[in-house]
Amino acid sequence: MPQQRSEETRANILDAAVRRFAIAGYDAASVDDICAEAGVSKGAFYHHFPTKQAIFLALLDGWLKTVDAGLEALRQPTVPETFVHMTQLLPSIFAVADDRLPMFLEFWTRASRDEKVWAATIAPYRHYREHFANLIRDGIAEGSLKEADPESAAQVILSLAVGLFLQGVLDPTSADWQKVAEQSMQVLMNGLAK
Amino acid sequence: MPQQRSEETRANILDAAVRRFAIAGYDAASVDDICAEAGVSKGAFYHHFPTKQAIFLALLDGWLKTVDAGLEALRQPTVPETFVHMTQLLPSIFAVADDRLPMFLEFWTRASRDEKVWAATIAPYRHYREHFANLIRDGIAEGSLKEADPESAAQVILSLAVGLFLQGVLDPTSADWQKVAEQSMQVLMNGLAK
DNA sequence: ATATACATACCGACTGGTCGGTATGTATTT
DNA sequence: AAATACATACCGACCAGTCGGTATGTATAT
Repeated sequence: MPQQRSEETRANILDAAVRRFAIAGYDAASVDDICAEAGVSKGAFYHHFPTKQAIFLALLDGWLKTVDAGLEALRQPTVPETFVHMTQLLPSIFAVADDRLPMFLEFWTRASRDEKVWAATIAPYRHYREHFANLIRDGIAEGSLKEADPESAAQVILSLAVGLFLQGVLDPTSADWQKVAEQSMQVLMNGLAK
Repeated sequence: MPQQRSEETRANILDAAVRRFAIAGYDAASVDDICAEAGVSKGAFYHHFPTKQAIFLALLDGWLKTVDAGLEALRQPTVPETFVHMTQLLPSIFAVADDRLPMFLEFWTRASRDEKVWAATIAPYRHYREHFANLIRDGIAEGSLKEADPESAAQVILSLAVGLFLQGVLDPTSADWQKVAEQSMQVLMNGLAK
């Protein structure tokens, strides 16, 4: 039976951590900062999380699950339509995440150096790739896509998604990213369609 | 009349900085570390570079110029061929850069938070986009590509490139990236071709 | 040629401050 | 009363940048 106050505190710390990490970055966001932002003492922080890294991983985990859930619920009549429709997730992702987007750069950066973070980042990522590959297999089966290596094709789509995302984060004003994403996907589907 | 020893020292420091930044990241790589790796005193470091950030920017600058130079020298008979050929830059980039790849993640991460780094990162990046857009305009003119918005198409290609690069950095063993890059570009060109 | 004067390159101890984490105490809940 | 939740005070490590001083080169004057 978890106590209510405790859960609130924990949630406050997580929220504060997201904000601080997004603004200052992982290293520059000190535990003291996060505590101050959460209106909580250091003791509370270390009561809920064993290390600073732990809270980082907790955030990463939570977000990947969100994305995963979003991807399931948008099947369209045909596979190409499903992929194009997928791009409409983008603005909602941007809207919800907004200024916390730089966190994902942070995730990736740390993933390249930290085994634990790497595992937590890459595993679900490969999972997305499988998800895409399966969709493509369906598309070939239903006759809307031409014969092609599903794994490679999935890789292409994932690369495009990652690239769009990264650019959107770094240079949000230089294009209408929703539009670019939709067009990109259409070009890709054009290249893959029968 | 610059002294020779001085230039060697400066180069040593730059080399050491690349290595340390790549392995440990910008924040974790201390100036002392870099000096130790370069076999040089802290005094020497601050004789050559005013701040830690300055050396970071110097590295960024140097690398962007390298990429720029590489992109110019690979025109092929037709524009689609040029783009596909371009993917062959990838293994050479990977080979040369090797373990210093995480540095670019570092660049991007810091770009999202640091005005100076942002400017230094984004400006050449937009320049690449223009370069691609011009190529596409040529392709439309020569009749190998269908009528399409060159800016958007360039954006798509850039996104794909960025996405491939990022994945290659994070998960180098999970695919043959040279192959994936080439196939990706072919699918794209397929979607854009007349 | 060689001594003097100056400039550049470099050294390493030191400083003021920050940070992650801990130890120990108090309040709140059960 | 016992466990859980939180607060405060503190520790040792570390870090970017400074500074007084030295070594090595170069230009000029004799």
